Amino acid sequence: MATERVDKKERRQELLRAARDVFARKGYHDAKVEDVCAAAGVAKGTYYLYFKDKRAVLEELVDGLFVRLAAAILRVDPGLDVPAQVQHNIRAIVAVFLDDPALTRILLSYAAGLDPAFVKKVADFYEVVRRQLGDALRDGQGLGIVAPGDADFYATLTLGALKEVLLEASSDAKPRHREEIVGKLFAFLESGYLRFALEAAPVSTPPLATAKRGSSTPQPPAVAATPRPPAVAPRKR
Amino acid sequence: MATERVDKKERRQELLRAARDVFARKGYHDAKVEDVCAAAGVAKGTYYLYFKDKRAVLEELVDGLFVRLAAAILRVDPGLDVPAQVQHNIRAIVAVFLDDPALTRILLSYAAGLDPAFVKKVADFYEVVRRQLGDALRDGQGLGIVAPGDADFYATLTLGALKEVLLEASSDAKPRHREEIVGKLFAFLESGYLRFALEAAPVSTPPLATAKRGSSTPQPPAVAATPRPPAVAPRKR
DNA sequence: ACAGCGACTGACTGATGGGTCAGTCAGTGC
DNA sequence: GCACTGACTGACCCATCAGTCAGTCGCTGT
Repeated sequence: MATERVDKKERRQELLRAARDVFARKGYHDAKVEDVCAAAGVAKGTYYLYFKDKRAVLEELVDGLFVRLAAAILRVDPGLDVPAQVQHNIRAIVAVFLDDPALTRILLSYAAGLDPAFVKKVADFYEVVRRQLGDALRDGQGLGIVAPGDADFYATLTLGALKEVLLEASSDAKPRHREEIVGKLFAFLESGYLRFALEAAPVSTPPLATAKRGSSTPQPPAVAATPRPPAVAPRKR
Repeated sequence: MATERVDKKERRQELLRAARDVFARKGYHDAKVEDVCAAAGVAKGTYYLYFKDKRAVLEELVDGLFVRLAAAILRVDPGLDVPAQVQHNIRAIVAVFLDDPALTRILLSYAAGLDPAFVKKVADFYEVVRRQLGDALRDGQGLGIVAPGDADFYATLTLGALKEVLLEASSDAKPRHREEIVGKLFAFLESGYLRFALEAAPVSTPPLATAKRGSSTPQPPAVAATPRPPAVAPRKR
């Protein structure tokens, strides 16, 4: 095959790009190194001149995204316009992901299925984000900007919602505009969407016992009816 | 090896349980059929007396969960106490997942990395759920129970938040009680958590406009801060 | 006692795909 | 035109497993 000689840097970029696209399309596991090479128009041996092994490309791709993310998020200064800063951060995160939909899909849907070390790396990253968000929310509670309640729980919910939206938005079929995402997500965090106007906490005995235990192993007794935790003060107007 | 002879049904269950645990621990791809057999105390050949191939167990596990889920969710009757029904559904879903934390982790974190057919099956399931939830939310909007706005977007957000919470709750380290999850999730859907006190937003100017437009394209006016609709849903004992 | 059944076994095989390396060849300097 | 470099190639090697099957063994009914 008559592959053009190109700059080393360029070849490396080409392989990275090819790997990203192939991984996004077939998933990391199903993507063969040969597929990546084919996409880059290069023989297999060449791949190993640039990357130590199969995992190395993925690692480099993901690390790059992490770095961009970390750079994009700004620490909120309580002295300034907080809502604007929050929105800025949401916007920055959305932008980083949607600037590279293929990579987004790799990270958000195909990340698993690799060796434990890599899975752990990704999990750790999310954990850090979750914790930081939790801290930020606690700060916000101090400032009266965030509703009282379990800040870590809020962080988890937010992270999950964000992941899902970004994953959906990164799929070719959904051309949701990023500014739309930012606005709607912000609105959601601000006021949810249920409008029940129900105040006091209800129901001490959930109608739950119905759930049949289809499962195999012995499981701890179903739902012990817990006393409702102090409802997250819904402070409606 | 002197494996006891047991009832066929029982052996099958044992293999299912073993597979579930091994998959949850190592991920589907890294789990070898031999690992499953070892966990079940059985030789590899035996596995193939009960399941056609490696995927078959996973499929059966996941199908089972889907069935349990479908059975648990009740169609909301607008004539009855809607909030209670919504809460019941949330509770039912949470219960199905948390009754089987290992399976939850398989579905929510290790599902990818398999062959396209299976990934598609899972994706389709979520898509159905998402769509149903979207429809339900649109119904709710008709009843004034759900805020106006993009119901599909709400559905995606909700699904993502739910997945994340369940995944976290299914990890051994976090003994979050399920009734706590139900309550807090419900509260979140009801009123979010940001409290920027930009209250009586004149419908025309969404609170978002304040933020500097750092991003790319202009956007149609996002979600208007809707005046809360007259509470249709009556009391709750 | 013994034949028959069928659950169970585990050594084996075949395919797959990550990783290697001896060899090719275009360019470059002299 | 010749020696040299180093980017590139792809046939090959080999570890890993999913899946098979000929054979074992214990139970059951007669």
